[in-house]
This record gives sequence, structure tokens and C-alpha cells, in this order.
Amino acid sequence: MNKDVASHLTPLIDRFALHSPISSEDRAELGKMPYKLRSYEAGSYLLRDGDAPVQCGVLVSGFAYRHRVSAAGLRQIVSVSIPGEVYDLQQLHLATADHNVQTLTRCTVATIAHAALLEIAAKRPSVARAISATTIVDLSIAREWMLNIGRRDARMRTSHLFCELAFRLNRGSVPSGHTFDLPMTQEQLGDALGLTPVHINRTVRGLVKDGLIVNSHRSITIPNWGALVDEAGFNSRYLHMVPI
Amino acid sequence: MNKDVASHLTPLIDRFALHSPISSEDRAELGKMPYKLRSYEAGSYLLRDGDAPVQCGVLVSGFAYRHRVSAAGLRQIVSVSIPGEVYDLQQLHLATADHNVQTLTRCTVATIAHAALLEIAAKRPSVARAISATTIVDLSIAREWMLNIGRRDARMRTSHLFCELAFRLNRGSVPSGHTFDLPMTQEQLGDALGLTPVHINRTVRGLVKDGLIVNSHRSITIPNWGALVDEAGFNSRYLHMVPI
DNA sequence: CGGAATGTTGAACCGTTTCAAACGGAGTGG
DNA sequence: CCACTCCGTTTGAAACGGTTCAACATTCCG
Repeated sequence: MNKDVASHLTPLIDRFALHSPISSEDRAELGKMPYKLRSYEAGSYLLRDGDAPVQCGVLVSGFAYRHRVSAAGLRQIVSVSIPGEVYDLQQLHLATADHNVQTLTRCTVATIAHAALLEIAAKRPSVARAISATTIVDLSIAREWMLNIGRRDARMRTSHLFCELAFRLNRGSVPSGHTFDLPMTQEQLGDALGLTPVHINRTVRGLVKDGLIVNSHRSITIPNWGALVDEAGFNSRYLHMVPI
Repeated sequence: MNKDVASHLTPLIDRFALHSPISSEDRAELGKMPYKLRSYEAGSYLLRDGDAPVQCGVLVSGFAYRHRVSAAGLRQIVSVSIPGEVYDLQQLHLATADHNVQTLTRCTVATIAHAALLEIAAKRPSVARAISATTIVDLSIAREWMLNIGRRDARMRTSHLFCELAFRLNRGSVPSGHTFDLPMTQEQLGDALGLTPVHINRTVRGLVKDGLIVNSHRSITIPNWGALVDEAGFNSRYLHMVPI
């Protein structure tokens, strides 16, 4: 199952390299990690609240989301993972998961045992560092989400999320007229933004009416990137991503 | 300035040990890190958005908070640091800070150069691991804050924050009748909870009226821990803290 | 002591929620 | 190929939680 190692783990290594220097030996070592390739239907759980997490996963293809459910049964989506991202470093050193990770679409996932990753991290400080850096960027995104949910109105919140996803999906540069997949229902958007699905509907329609986005079949087109950025008050700095 | 090394860095080492095994040699090594002890007035900046972070800090005494300001000038407090906590691991591998850290009270801070910490982390995998684990717990707290801000009403939000602070300040067990310092203005509470100061006022008064808390002089007494926990829907699991 | 910052309260307003109903598209079975 | 169902989207109207604005009381601090 490890024949084409480099191609499946490349996103993980690239993500690491994005925020922290990774030497070619590190690359080689990381590329040799044993992993398993699996496919999941849309809606499958990749991690369940209460589980003991024992593996990391790279989303080779597909979207996933991370969510917590309160004692009262209220759900908050706390992050969205896009193709090529690692979705499970957030639980690397914890005995019990405190949230769920669920697929939004059919996904192909390369899973790596925590033990394997920790072993390399123990041998190679730069890998340990890269894991930390990746987690720190997740934390920065979480801070921006708190600001978004806590302090912006529905319209800004929604356009801010669209900006973030477009920017991440396009790795740091979004041309006007760009289209991207957004495989989330309006209920899921509501759970991500702290709003009701009904209000998400009205808000998205408002953005469409004002020509800020075009919305069809779970994909979003941004006719004018600058206009949406202004609407959202979006500043990509928190993503700590160097534009390509 | 390093005479009484163990006493000032102990909180850092203890925090590490809380989530990840730290051997006695690691302890000794960490205890030998060079650091500087400084005092800050209430309201001082420990880190400014845009700065290049070069040092970590341990809050030997005093409270601090972390906040982001949006393009429109809206402020969101994204975490509160209590005495004994490390306040700066969240920027360890980033070139530029994306938020501010400011003191709530007069603070004594032990600062450690990032270089010194990274050097030990490079030599000692368990230290690298402890840094990661600490950051991962911060991330878990951030997730709960997103849930709190996004999905709970003002009354639950406010009592949830009180529960969290009481629980962290008391290291995992809060007896009924417990009193703790909460050196935050109502405006700051509002910025932490995504509410206006006026509404914080009404909410806190409501909690007082219903006997869930007693509030005087920036300190909070919890007459009945179980009652406040129920009101807030608080479950301490996300803090990943073993009760003492 | 005086001035600034913080806390308190009321009343009007508004963004979002709630409830309810209808619509549309995709998939399924007869 | 139609009828049926399921799920997500859309829309309207009323209700509500939280905001805004404004005024005043209190505490803090130089």
C-alpha cells in the first residue's frame, strides 16, 4: 500500500514546509512513513468525541469539518479542512478527543499512526517544530473565527468565511472571477458561523443580490475579490500563508 | 537574576508536565534556562500585533488577556491567561504576531528567549512534545470558546466563562462557596463573550439576583458550583486537566 | 478633591430567531 | 415515465434577545 508514497504524503510535508523549514532528508524521512489509504462516504466520522486518537490523517481529496456539541445539543463547527490538509494534528498528544471530525464529501484519507509521526518528531527536531508550527497556525485561524463569530454581523461573517476558504483553497491568491467548491449545506454554514440556517439563506441571497458572490450548486464564484474582501474586512495575515 | 531559578520557571514546567511526561532530567534542563524577570503595570502590552515574537513568557503573577482587533476596529478577547500560565507559546514559530497580549493587572513575568526554548526542544523530544501538548490544549479551549460565543445565549456564555476561570484557577476542583479574582471590566467581559458591556451588566446582575454568583470588587463567589455548572452547561473535559 | 473610568438603569430599536409553509431537485420504486 | 419521498432551500410574519443611546451613580486614581 506504500508504493506511491511521495504522492499521498506530499500534502502533509508541503503543509509542514509552508510554516517551518524542512530539509530534503526530513522530506525523505517523512515520505517513508507507513500509511494507509482509505475512502469514506460523505458524512462519515473520521474522529469521534471521546475516542482515543491514535492516528493522524491527511485529506488526500475531499472536505471535512470539525465540530463540538454542547451539553444542550447545540453544535458549533470549529474548522473546515480542505483537500491536502492534515485534519488530525489537533489531537496528537491528547488521551481523549474533545470533538468530532466528519467528512463533508466523499474523501480519500491517508492515515499515519501517531506513534510513527512521534517517532520521527523525536529523531528530527525540525519535524517536531513543523508539527508545532502547523498547530500554531490552526490556533491563529481559531482566533480569527472567534473574532468573526463574536464581533461581526451575519453579512460580514459569511463573506469572511467565503474569503478564507477561497484564499486557502487557492493557496494565497484569489483572482476576481474565481470559482470554488463549497460542499456545505446552509445548516452547516450556520453551525460554522453561529447563525440559523434560515438567516444564512437570507444573508447569502443578500450577497448574491448585491453581486458580491454567485452561488450555484454548492459552488461560489467571486466576481470581484476586492469587493468581497472589503465587505468581510478580510485580512489574510492570520493564515500565515505566503502567497504563491 | 537567575538565583532562584526553580521558583519562577516551575509554573512553566508544571504546565508542561500536566499534559505530557517530563522526566527529572528534563525538569533540571528546563530549570536551567536563562530568563529575565520583569514587572508590568496593568494595561501593558506583553506582545503587540505585528511584532516579531522573540520570547516566551510565564505569568509568575497577575492576569493577562489575548485579543484581536478587526479591520473595523472591533475587538475580540480570545483567551485569558491566569497566574502560573505560559502566555506566549502561541507565537513560537511565527514570524509576525497576529494578535495582542495585554496585562489585566500588575504582572510579574519571566521571559525566556525563543531560541533558548527551541534549543532545549531540539535536544529533548519530550520537551518538544510538551510544547505541542500545551498548544493543543490552548486549541481545545479555543474550540470551546467558539462554541460558547457561537451557540450559547448571554446567560450561559457568561456563566460558562466563570466556570472555566474558577476551574482553571483552582486547578481542577471548585468547592461550593469558592471565591476567585476576576480582574476584568464589564467591557472586557463583553469583548471576551461577544456581547456589549451593557448586556454583560444585565446578565451578571441576573446571575447575582438568582443566587448563582456573588459579585463584588472584581471577585466572584460561587455559592453552589453544581448550580452554576448546570446553568452554563459546563463540562471541564475540554481543559484536559486532571483534577487535583 | 476633581476628573476619568466603570457600573447601572430605562426605553426604543433592530438583527436574528422562531415557526410555519411552500418549493425544488435528486433518487427510488412501481 | 410518473408518483412519491427526502432533503435542502426559500420566503413571510411575528417574537425575542441583544444593541444602542442616553442619563446618572459609583468607584478609582492622580
